Amino acid sequence: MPDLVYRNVMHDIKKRIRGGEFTTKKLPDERSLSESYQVSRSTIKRAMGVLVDQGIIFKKRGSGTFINPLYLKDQSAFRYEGRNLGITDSFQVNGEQPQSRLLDYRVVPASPEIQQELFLNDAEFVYRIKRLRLFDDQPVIIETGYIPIKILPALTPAVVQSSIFNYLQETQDQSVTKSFLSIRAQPSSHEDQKLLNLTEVEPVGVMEGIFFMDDGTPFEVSNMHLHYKYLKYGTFVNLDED
Amino acid sequence: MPDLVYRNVMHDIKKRIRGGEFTTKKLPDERSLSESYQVSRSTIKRAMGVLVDQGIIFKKRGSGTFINPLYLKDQSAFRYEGRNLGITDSFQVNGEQPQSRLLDYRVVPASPEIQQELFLNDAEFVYRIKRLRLFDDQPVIIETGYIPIKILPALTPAVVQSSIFNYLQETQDQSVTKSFLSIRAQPSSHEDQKLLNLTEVEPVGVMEGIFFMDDGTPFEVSNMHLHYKYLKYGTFVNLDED
DNA sequence: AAGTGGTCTAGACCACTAC
DNA sequence: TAGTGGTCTAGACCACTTA
Repeated sequence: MPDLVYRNVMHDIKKRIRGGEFTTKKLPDERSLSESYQVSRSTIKRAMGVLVDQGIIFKKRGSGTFINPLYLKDQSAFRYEGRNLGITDSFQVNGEQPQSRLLDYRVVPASPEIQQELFLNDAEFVYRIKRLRLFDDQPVIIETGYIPIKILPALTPAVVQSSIFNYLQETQDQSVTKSFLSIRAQPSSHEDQKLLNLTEVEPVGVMEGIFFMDDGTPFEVSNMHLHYKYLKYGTFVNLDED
Repeated sequence: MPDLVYRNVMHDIKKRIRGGEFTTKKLPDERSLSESYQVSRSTIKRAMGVLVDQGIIFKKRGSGTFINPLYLKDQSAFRYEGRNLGITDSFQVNGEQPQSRLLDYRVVPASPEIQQELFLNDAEFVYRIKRLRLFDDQPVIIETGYIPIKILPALTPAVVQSSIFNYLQETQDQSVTKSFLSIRAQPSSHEDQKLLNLTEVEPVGVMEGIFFMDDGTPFEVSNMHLHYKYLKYGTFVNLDED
């Protein structure tokens, strides 16, 4: 990442908060920070804005800026467990890379629904990639992904076994940072039970996602069935600005 | 809401996008918009930034700003179904107000966990409010909420039956726009099955939330068991700025 | 080379809170 | 009344894309 000023300020303030520097839970006012960091007040505001979005601080007009007490108590809650879930391919649990077993790999015509979601024409084809992901030798996710062949014409099963997102990054210098996600739950099917070692009263979490490249092109539609014990989506929700 | 310039611009651009005005999927450049709206370029950037956060447009440095094709195809995906779920109390489904059946209402000492989450001391008390929420006479959610008595010392069962958030708004001019949410799934318990009319293979969604007032004070901890057919959390995820 | 978005600045003025 | 965050401006300069 480039060396942006507001980013540096943001990280520094975060570090100072974690270091327990502001025992009153109150941050210095924006004009002082502007002075001490030798940057404009706008830049301070931008840095602070990121921390507000992350739920780490609260601003109160007229009184000042305050640290979310929970951030000091339990920083793990701020880790956005859901974030890693967003990018299925760069999944990590406790820093461990998942294994992947390829269940199916084929090229098929895009169904009307997939056409709409990936913005394809009638005659276009997609890879249909079905994988079982395992952590610690435990099967955790059944994932079915659809990717337009025109985006990755040279995709191979070998690449699919490792990381499609890395491959995209390397071959096209594009990353995937945006997605729509929806999450729900349902009883497990026979296939779910068999692949994920579930009993019939144990459910699966269903995550469906559309992933976009930096330029807005839809890159992949993905449907995931997760072992319910591994589904945990956590997020900070801010209803301002709506 | 006040009549902020960037907000007006944001809404106007959104309206123009929905109206199909930009058939090329490309928006005018920022300097032109600045000119035509007679506002500064910074204000345009701010308005556009909101739309980027909502997943409605994508910016591409050097080329321009483009509409997310999915926004035109399927605006419902952009509705953040999860948003309403965030504020359990102002829940709506198809614009319908939920009914609420009070299952339990008492004042108890805050457990260590609740103390931590609501930032309370050892000797403090909380309301423990257990409600069953129904839509269309269908039981949908079992909710157990914990609220510090010191925040709402005059709370009554009558208020609880209607809307606690409205009550907070009226009595203290505070709203609740921020929360931590976590979502998971699990098999239904006997109580779940009985109250939500589930069979034993049907699961519940579990949403846990900590809700904050505008000034950052934790207001409520809530644990919800949702009928799995009504759990659908959708959101736009942007992994920039991390 | 021209066009477009990104970053950053310096400062004016407003709105709210606390005293 | 003093202090604090919010909004908005006008403009400089940079980085990237496209031709």
